[in-house]
Amino acid sequence: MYRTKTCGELRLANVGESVTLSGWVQRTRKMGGMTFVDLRDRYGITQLVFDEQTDADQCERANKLGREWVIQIIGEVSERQSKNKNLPTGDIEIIVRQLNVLNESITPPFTIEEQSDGGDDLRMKYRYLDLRRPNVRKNLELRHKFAFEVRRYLDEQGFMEIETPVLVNSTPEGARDFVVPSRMNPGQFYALPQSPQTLKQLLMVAGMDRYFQIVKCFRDEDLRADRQPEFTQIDCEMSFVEQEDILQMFEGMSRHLFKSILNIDIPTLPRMSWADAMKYYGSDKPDTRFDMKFVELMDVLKGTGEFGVFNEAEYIGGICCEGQAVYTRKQLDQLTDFVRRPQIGAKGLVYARVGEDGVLKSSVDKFYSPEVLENLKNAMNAKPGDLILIISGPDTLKARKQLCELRLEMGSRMGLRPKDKFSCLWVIDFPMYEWSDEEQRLMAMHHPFTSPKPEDIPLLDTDPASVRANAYDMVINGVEVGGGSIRIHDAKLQQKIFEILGFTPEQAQQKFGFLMNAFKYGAPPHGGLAYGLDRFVSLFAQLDSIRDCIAFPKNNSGRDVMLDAPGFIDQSQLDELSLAVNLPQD
RNA sequence: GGUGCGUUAGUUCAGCUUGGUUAGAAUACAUGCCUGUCACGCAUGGGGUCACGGGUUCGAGUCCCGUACGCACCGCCA
Repeated sequence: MYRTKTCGELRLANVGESVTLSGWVQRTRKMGGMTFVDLRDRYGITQLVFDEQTDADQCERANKLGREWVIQIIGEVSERQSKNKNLPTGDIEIIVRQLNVLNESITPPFTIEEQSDGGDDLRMKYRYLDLRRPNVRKNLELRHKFAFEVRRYLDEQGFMEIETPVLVNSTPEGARDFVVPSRMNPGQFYALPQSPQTLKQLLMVAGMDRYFQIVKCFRDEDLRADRQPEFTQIDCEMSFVEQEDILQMFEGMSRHLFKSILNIDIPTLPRMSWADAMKYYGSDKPDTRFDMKFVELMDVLKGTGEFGVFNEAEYIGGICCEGQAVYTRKQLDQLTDFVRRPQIGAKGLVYARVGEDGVLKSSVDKFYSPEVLENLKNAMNAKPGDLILIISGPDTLKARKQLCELRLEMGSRMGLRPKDKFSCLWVIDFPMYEWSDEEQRLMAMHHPFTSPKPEDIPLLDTDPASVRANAYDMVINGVEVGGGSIRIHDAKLQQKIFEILGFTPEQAQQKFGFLMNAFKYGAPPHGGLAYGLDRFVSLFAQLDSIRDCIAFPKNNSGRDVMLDAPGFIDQSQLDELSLAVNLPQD
């Protein structure tokens, strides 16, 4: 038997027991006549002692142990003379009687401790060593618990987990597909699903009523800290439901997850229309951990003074940063540089400090009368000591995005975005469509299967861009953790939506005929949503990147540096697949 | 496709602003000492293609250009 106990479970109550432990050598401390060894496994660390109570040759071998050697020991649990309060097992130690080396280890390339000295790149190359570190392991444990509680809740609500195929068809719209060549069908390709969207709708047609799946999805797009080419969704669909039913069901799931995993009681989720989210936060995923809402200043500042920039603006908006009038000129210049970075792209930043005397001092004082400045102060509801920051521009959407970035930056600087505080909400009433400059056509904002609000259906013919959808996102701390919609279940309406998106009836039939045909056989009203499991878990674990809760993530370039994937394949494999590789010459 | 930052010992970094003797620190590693350590301590030692290529210069880790790789972001991600 390799072990009778783990390295994390022995306590004072076990003193006197004879135990067998196995694990990795975390560290050895040689004191001359005695040697301490920290033995580590998934469950914790237990201190081993080799001293005069141990045979001399065993002590000799203990002195030769290196980091990460795998050993087994037999010994007695003993109360420590000097206890370690930082360790759950710190009251006891094992007086070793026998040491067996199960496997030696070469010196690891970085230290395997709570705080590693290894950089990200190196840790990913040796991820199997990185995963031995307790804080990385804890993220995977949390992820397991999270998925487990999702299944527990949904099972209790009558949901069935059903697997859908991973080899499916390429679809127009949406992200680039990963494709897989078919050997038995030369020249043809499967695609990996971007989500099981249409399949789960077919399960509703099939009468499954309540479906879910914790499922890998694939999108061949550039990566980010919160985006991997393969990621995990909690994919859900329900029949005979309206939007309200879905919001209630999944607000309940979130409440269950917060309670069971973090022991946090979350309040009823506020609901914000997409239009309000854009107006007050400049984003469809507002971080509501702090207020600092946008105030529109067109009435106050456009045409009321000689400042040309404002007079030509389509949008002027400001935020009020409480108590930040102490910002120096240098700090304000820094902020100006921040918003002028190409990624944000503002032309400039106007600021105004409210003095302790209540008088506004701004960078545009000379253009405006004291009355206008007083109006500005009142509009912003600014108090003495506050700092007002104003962004303007010729494009409302862009200016709002810039102000959004500035708001988040100020929120971070003011310490208003702590990771252990959670603010959840629903964003609802998304538009059906958004205009694509690149493709010069309307694109589905959510996806083409989303139903329009019934009262907006007449607008489909007259003003499709103003049609609102039965679509909703769950947002936590400025992160879109999930989203969904009530789907179209009527073949004719689905056909019309495809037309508006620019599909000919033939194209629609070719790409989505299977769905529209299914709808002709009695499709129930249905809807659902999908959560990004990686993002949700990252929030719970307070991580900077979803990579930290994925066992073997891809790097920035979509590579697995441990496997060195992707890689080239043999000519014989290419031949078998009827493929020729055509690399660019340079 | 684009922007920014980075690449120096096994590892994490300093050195670059202002080019000039033998490129440093910490940690890890090795050896020795040490009987209550737990970030043990002390002593000694080994360890460098300064990412790669080109340029400027009497002279480049340091300045310039390019390439590769890494990270963050923009575009993209229904």
